[in-house]
Amino acid sequence: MEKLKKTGMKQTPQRLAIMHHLEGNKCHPSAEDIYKSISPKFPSMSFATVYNTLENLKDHGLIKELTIESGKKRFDPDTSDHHHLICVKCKKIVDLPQEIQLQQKALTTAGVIKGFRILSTQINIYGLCPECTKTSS
Amino acid sequence: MEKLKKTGMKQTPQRLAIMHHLEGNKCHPSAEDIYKSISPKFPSMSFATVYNTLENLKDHGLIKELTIESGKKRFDPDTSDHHHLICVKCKKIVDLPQEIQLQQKALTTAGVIKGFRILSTQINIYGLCPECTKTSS
DNA sequence: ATATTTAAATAGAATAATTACGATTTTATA
DNA sequence: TATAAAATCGTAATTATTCTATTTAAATAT
Repeated sequence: MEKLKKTGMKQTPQRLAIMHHLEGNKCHPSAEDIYKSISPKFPSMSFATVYNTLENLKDHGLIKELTIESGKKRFDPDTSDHHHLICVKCKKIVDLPQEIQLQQKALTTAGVIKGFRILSTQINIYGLCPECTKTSS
Repeated sequence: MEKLKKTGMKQTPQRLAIMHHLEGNKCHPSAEDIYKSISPKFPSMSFATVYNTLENLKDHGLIKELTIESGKKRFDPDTSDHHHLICVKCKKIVDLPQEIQLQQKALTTAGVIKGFRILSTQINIYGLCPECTKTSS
C-alpha cells in the first residue's frame, strides 16, 4: 500500500482512502463511485480532490484510466497488461484473461506502416453478459 | 447516399447535410465538429438536431460511435470492421489497417470462458504519431 | 518539538458535452 | 390536401470535469 512513498507523493488521509478503495477493486469505478464510497468517512472531501488524486496516481503509474464509455472516466488499479469485456446492457465491466492480445505481427505492422510510436493498447469487447443474455429474449 | 430511405428515416435537409459531411470523412468528427461545419449552411440548425441525427444514424447502423477519449463522442461513417491509432499528443485519430485484429482463438476463448455474447470489438492503440514523435525530444 | 517550505485539499464557480422537453414545423403517405 | 408520425428548434437541465483562489496539512530542516 505504501507505494505512495516510492513515487514521492505525499501521504494524505484522502489519498490513502482512495488508494485503499481502489486496491484489489475489480469494479473499474468512476470518480463518482469513489467519491460516494469514501465521502462518508471524509465528509469534507471535495470532488476535486478525487479527480486530483486519480490524476496523480495515473501520472505515477499506480492506476490506469479506462476509456470505455464516452462521457465518463473509469479507473483500474490493475496496471498489468489486460483488457475488458463490457456488457452493453447492465454496463458491467470485467477483466479479460491476459492471453487476449493483439497479434504481435499486427502491432509491428502498425508501427512500421504509420511510423507511430506505440505507448499502450486498449481492447474493449462489447456484448451481453451471461445474465443479460438470458433476460433479453 | 439515399441509404436513409432504406432505414425508414425521413429525409430532411439537416440529415442529408450531416450525412454528406460524414460520407468518406476520415477525421472521426465529434458532434461539435459536425455542427460547426454545417451550421453556416443551416444557421437555424440546433445542436440537438445534430445529436438526434447522429443517434438515429447510429441506431440504423449507418455510422459507428467511437469511445476513444472520455468526455467526447466521436463518429465514424466507416462501419466496416476496423480499429484506430490515437496520437496522445495532437489527438489525431487514424484508421488501422484491417488486418489488425484480435486472435480469433482469443475471442472464442473469451466467449466460452465468460459466457459473453460478443457484439463488437474496439481496439484503440495510443501512441505518438510520426510528427509528434519528432517534436517531442 | 517547532518552524518552514511546499504540496495538497477545499469550496465553489466555470466549462464542456450531452440529454431532456415542450412547442412548432416538416415530411411522407393516404 | 389532410393527416399522422417524426423531426426540428430553442432552451433548460444534467452530468462530468476542470479551474481558481484560499486554506490546510505533510514532509523536512532546525
